[in-house]
Amino acid sequence: MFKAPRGTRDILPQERAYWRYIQEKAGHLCQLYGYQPISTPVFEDYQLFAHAAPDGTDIIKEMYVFKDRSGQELALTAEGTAPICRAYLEHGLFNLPQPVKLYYVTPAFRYERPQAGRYRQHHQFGVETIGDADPALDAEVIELMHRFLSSLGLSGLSIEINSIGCRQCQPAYVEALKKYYVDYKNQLCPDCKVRLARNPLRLLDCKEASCQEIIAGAPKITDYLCSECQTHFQSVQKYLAEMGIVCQLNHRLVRGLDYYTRTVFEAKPEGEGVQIALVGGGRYDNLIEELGGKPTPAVGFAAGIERIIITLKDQNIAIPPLPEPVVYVAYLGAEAKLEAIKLVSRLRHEGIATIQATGDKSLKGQLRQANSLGVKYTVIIGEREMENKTAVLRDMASGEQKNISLSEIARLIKKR
RNA sequence: GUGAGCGUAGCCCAGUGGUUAAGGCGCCAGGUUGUGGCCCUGGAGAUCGUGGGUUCAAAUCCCACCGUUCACCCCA
Repeated sequence: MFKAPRGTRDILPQERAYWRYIQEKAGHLCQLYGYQPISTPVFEDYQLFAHAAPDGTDIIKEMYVFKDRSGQELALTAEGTAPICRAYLEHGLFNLPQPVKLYYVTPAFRYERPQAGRYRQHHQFGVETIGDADPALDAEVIELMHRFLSSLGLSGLSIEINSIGCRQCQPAYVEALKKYYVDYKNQLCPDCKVRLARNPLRLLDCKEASCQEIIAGAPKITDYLCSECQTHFQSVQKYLAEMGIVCQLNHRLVRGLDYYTRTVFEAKPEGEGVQIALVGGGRYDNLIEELGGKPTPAVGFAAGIERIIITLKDQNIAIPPLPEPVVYVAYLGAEAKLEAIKLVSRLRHEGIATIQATGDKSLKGQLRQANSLGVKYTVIIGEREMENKTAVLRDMASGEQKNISLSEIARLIKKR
């Protein structure tokens, strides 16, 4: 038997109700904030993602890379931002009034080892606002994220924020960090030894107990920001305070994608357990230039839909159920079946969600099915009704039923 | 890539060496000659993840593989 590939999952109707809920909230809010929908292909030129996340980054190692029949090297979408930037450049969206505000829902693929909230195919809802460096946009995006999560009914979320500087000031900090760490080189966990050499910022992120004390004494990036970055970050925080958004400053928040500059942020659910980020984002003022465009500032976030669903379930948040059919049409005998088929067709034409009985179940069996489908009405057509062109209309909640002419049924149901 | 736990029907699961592998949910049918939900009865549905080994005898013990879950790593 075939199975869905490792790390992928089928989304069955019951689960799909969560998706509908989330997508409706997301779409509504984006409209409210002036963000427009965009979709990009599931696969892109491999180099697009390679640009977005240079060498050592795990995201590169985890990409699904393949060659098509012409030999072109492609990759399944690994994250949402780079394709949006590509589309921004390709379609000359820089000619529109700036900033351009976009949102998307996309699958993302990473060859990882699956575990709770981590899949090889997951889905992201993301927003990007491109073409303006105003810190008000950082704040707007964070507020949008906050409103999105709380509109879903989630509670107890914490938003963490930090600034990781820009090309001017970050290198000085990295040097200071390295210098500080040299003294502790022998006490570091194996992972951190690698980090020190390859990606020092990530040292701050280590969860190893033995490294915690070292991290606590490490220099803070916010002390090394250039005056522009300093001002920018202060403005972001000021604007957020004005909006009433509570954020925690986390000096250790650095984030994985290399394209981030200045503001970075994450939203996490409460609880001691695993602190998986539901949403992560930040400013990326260099990415578009690195992809071949003019220097173009931008800021955005990506929310993990599967992780949000997990949290909705954890918090026992009731979501609207999928809509149920309204009418079930049962029949007795071959002649009645013909009449039933005609009626079902007519009801559907009238916009009434209808299920047609099939096979040769007993009336009892048909009503059982009608019941489990949750319909409001069952129409029964039998030999007796055939004689005078009527049908029985049964109200499933009350059990009341009456004989009505076949031609009247649609009108009667619509009336109620 | 590293470590740990778990694999018995569609789902939840009992069963730790010995007769036809138990139960619940769900499904199907019957309990009215044309009537659902509750109840009752019956039925279908399992090569006990796969392969190998130990044993007179394996779902049960051992090994390998596969799958899955969780953690690390990384990230949404």
